[in-house]
Amino acid sequence: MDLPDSTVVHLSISAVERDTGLSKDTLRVWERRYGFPTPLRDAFGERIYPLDQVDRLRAIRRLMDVGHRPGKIIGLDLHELQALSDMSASSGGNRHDPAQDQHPDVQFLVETAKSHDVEELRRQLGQRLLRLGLARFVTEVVAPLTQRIGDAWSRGQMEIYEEHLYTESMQVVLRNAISTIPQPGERPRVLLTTFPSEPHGMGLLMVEALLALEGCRCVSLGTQTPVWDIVLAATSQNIDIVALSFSPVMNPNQVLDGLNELRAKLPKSVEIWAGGKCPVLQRRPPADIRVITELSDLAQALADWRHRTSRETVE
Amino acid sequence: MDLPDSTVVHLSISAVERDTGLSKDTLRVWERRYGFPTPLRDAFGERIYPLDQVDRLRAIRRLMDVGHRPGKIIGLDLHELQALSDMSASSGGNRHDPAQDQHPDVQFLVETAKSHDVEELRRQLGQRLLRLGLARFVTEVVAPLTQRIGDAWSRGQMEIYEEHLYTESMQVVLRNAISTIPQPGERPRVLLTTFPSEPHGMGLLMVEALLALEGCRCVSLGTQTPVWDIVLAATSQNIDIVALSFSPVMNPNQVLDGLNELRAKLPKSVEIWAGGKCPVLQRRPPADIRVITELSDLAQALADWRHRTSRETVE
DNA sequence: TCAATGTTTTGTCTATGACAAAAAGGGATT
DNA sequence: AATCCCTTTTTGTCATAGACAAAACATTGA
Repeated sequence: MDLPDSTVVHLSISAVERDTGLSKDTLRVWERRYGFPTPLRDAFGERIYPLDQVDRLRAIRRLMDVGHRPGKIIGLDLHELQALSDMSASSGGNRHDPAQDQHPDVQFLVETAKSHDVEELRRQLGQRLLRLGLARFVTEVVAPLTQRIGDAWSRGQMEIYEEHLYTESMQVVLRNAISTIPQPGERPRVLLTTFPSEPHGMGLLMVEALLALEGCRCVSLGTQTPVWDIVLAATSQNIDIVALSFSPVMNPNQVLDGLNELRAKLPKSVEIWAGGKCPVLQRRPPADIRVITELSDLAQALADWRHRTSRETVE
Repeated sequence: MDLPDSTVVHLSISAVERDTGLSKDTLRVWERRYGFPTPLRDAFGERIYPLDQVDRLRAIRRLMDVGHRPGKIIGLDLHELQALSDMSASSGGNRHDPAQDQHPDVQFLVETAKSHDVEELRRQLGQRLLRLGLARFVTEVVAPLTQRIGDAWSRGQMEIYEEHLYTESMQVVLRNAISTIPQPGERPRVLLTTFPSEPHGMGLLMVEALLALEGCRCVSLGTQTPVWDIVLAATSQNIDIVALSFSPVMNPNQVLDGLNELRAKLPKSVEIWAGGKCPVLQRRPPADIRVITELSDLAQALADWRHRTSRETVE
């Protein structure tokens, strides 16, 4: 009754691009090559995609982010795609990640997040923050929990809005904690941000918390800063280290292009640290850039920087 | 030396799309139609855009956001574009806005923001928050200041990173303030978020602050929630009002399409409030949706809701 | 001054062809 | 087995050019 057919059960190609992250070019070329999707046409010959095809496209997209190739999975129906999701999550690409077992508590928090009781979630998080202290809270709760949530989402076990609710709650907790850290030291001055196509800011908050605790001066630009503005900010803020965060869903090309462009435009005295669970960073790390896969490596990277810097000052 | 010609002084069409926000289709059709831009071609026949053309494109894009049309301004060089920026900001489209004169203090804060001294800015903001209280701080400082900053940015008087620095600082101050509001009442339950193409979250924070002060229970999803997930969230969170924030740069189509789609999918008992300085909202406001242009209208809207609801309960 | 109507402007869509970069497959060598 | 190199397949993105609807503008009439 309140769902007029023409507007709701069909989406235009640009709506599908927005909802699935597959470019219009890709959508068209798949149709031509693989015979899927098979959108209908509206009165004026433009593609209109039925919702169930969009769901299938989304599932395919998720599997591609985990390493599957479109040609192999594009023929599968929604059920088969889902089955594949479950498989590759438990046994497939992911090798055993100890962080998740060490704290079965994480599982409990995931369920709290899915319970839609925002206040309870926030209470539980705050409690753990107090119990563990900020540093351990970040490495032992926030990081594994965020990864679990992202994982659950990518397997279609979690709605986007549930992920948003979690992110918002955690941000509140983390930002509050960060603002209680006493005014830290002077160096290094670290600029925190992400590239324009990366909207996830949780990684930045985690890193800011850890670095601030270690006495760094953090300047966060939030998410999605164009490369050229990162350069401008680094210069005007007298930055020592530019720290960038990447989530697994980022386009590998954009990661590498952006990092190379940034490296070329930034003075050599400014270091670039790239963190996050982004496959391409591990497989083809660019030269002259420090890749930090695990939060636990952050302290080491900082120690290295301090060592290097003190030596250079002496010389 | 560290700027190899091929990589840095020319950008690919996708890089230009990312940097200017103009779609590839648009870039190609402008070239065909207006004779600008005039990208060179690389060894393989693909467009490569010189940096100065990209700058011009960016300036054109900014002017378009303020209401100019591409055909009229695409022939102008960078100087003329800049001159036009200055004009249209001071006398052109904007009619006299009293809010900006009432508080010349806002001008001082803009300059503080441009000074790149983040700590000083945060100090100044915190001071005003204490002096005015949260409600007045939001309406008399945050709102006009944010508008001024956005305005300055659209005129090219402010770099993106400067805007990011400001936004981040203000967010810290606002979030801190919000978290000190004592646990508010039960109704209405308000869901706060933006559409997927709207990344600005400051409006949400302002509204959250004001509504929380008025005893509403606010649930924020952060920015960029797909329409369908807004519906899911509203249902699972037992929401009375969905409040959406729109900035002036949002595509009018997406605003109206999204609102209509949302209205159709949401139970009629759930109200939709659309706020923000988005031209299309004032010019063609959709039916069944409450448009709130000024923050000062928010209290009235809330009073109306409470009145309406209490009456319905009585009947 | 405002509403209705005609005319431009402008973004997005369509179609198909082409190629480079990434990934996979298949030996041969350590 | 694991590592390297080479060939083949896969896959995303770019190019061209034509078309039209929706938005914006201009003009008319009340």
